[in-house]
Amino acid sequence: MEFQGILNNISRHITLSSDEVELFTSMLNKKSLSRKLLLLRQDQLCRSIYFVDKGALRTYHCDKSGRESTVMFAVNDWWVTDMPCFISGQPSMVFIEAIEDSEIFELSKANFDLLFEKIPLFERFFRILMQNAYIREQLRIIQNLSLTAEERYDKFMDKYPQISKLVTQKQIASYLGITPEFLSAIRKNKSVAKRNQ
Amino acid sequence: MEFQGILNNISRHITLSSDEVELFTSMLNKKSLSRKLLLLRQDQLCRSIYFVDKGALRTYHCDKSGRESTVMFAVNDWWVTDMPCFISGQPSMVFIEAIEDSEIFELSKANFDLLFEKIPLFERFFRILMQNAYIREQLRIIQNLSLTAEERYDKFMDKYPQISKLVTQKQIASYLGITPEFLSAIRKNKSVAKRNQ
DNA sequence: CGTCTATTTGAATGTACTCAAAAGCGGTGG
DNA sequence: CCACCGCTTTTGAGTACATTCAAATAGACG
Repeated sequence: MEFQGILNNISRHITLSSDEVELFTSMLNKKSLSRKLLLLRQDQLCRSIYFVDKGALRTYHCDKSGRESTVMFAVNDWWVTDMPCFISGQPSMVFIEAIEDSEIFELSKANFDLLFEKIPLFERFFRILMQNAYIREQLRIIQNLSLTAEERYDKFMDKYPQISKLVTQKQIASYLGITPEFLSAIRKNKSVAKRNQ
Repeated sequence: MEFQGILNNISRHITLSSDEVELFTSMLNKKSLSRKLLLLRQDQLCRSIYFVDKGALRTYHCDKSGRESTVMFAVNDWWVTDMPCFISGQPSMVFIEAIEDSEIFELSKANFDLLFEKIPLFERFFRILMQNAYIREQLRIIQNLSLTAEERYDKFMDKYPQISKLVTQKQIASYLGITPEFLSAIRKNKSVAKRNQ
């Protein structure tokens, strides 16, 4: 059924009554995105949070000189938005782009707020979601501060094997904070080292 | 009154009845830390979350070669813990150290869990807390990926003027992910540039 | 098939690090 | 109150990691 993925995601942390399921799903707006479509542009307002049902999205920041930094990849069963902008209403610092044909559910900020009012149990769900997001980001910061580019690449490939098959090297490089050329050099090093072992 | 600071912090997001205040404060354990005392050691278990009432703490990771990376500074009115370890029970990746004589409130993991059971409203409070923490960390990641060391230093001084007066340059450098020597060079550059303008 | 983008390669460059030593600063004990 | 100790900060030389730029090659898509 249509909402199976998202309801399953939610049931990992909270249990809803059928009325609550009804109310929640009525707040969702299903969207189909084709590859390369931009769901959000930098400097625009981000008024929704999204659940990826199928496909994959990428969130990236573009600095003044045009250099991209990938903030996150979101594959199915992930929630994604530009949280700073979604919460505070300031202009977005990121683009959100479909990197595959995708099916997503959109929950508007108004419905997000209403959801907490109508079903306070969702506070728990999003508390856990935010908590996990915070934990992930903090580990990433520690790794960015204490590991070399090559070590970060290894960890990334270990942690997200499915994502690594989906995205280009250029995108991985921008997630790691290095240039595509340097990632290419790292990979070359590895294959030489492997051959000589 | 003893709990004024922490209750004030909580009332920014939720409103408690006097019974709830009573229950909540009964779960807290007040601690006084003298400067340089370690509240948590890396590789140990982190069984509590802390609220800084007075003073200042620093959270830092130590890699295999002994290099420190500061994860966060927590001054008064901040909550701090090693979230990955507090939530999942795995060994800690960080030290938490008092950088001044400090007064803190400790909330144990058991009471943290109990709190949600007894006063579900706290789900909302911590949802917002985690949300803000996530937002902060994500902005930090974007900045670490897209800005030079000097730009990161400027942003840090702008964003946390009170912290910058409290901590050593070495600690700031380890927060920015650079060596103390290089931070010193950046500062020298600045003072030269300023003199010539 | 042609076009566009991703990836690789290499040379030159720049940013940030290491190591060592000197200078500065704060706290503590005599 | 001053002298000393330990730690932080500065300085400088040499080095390493990562970038830039340009060009060639490879792959993907229409």
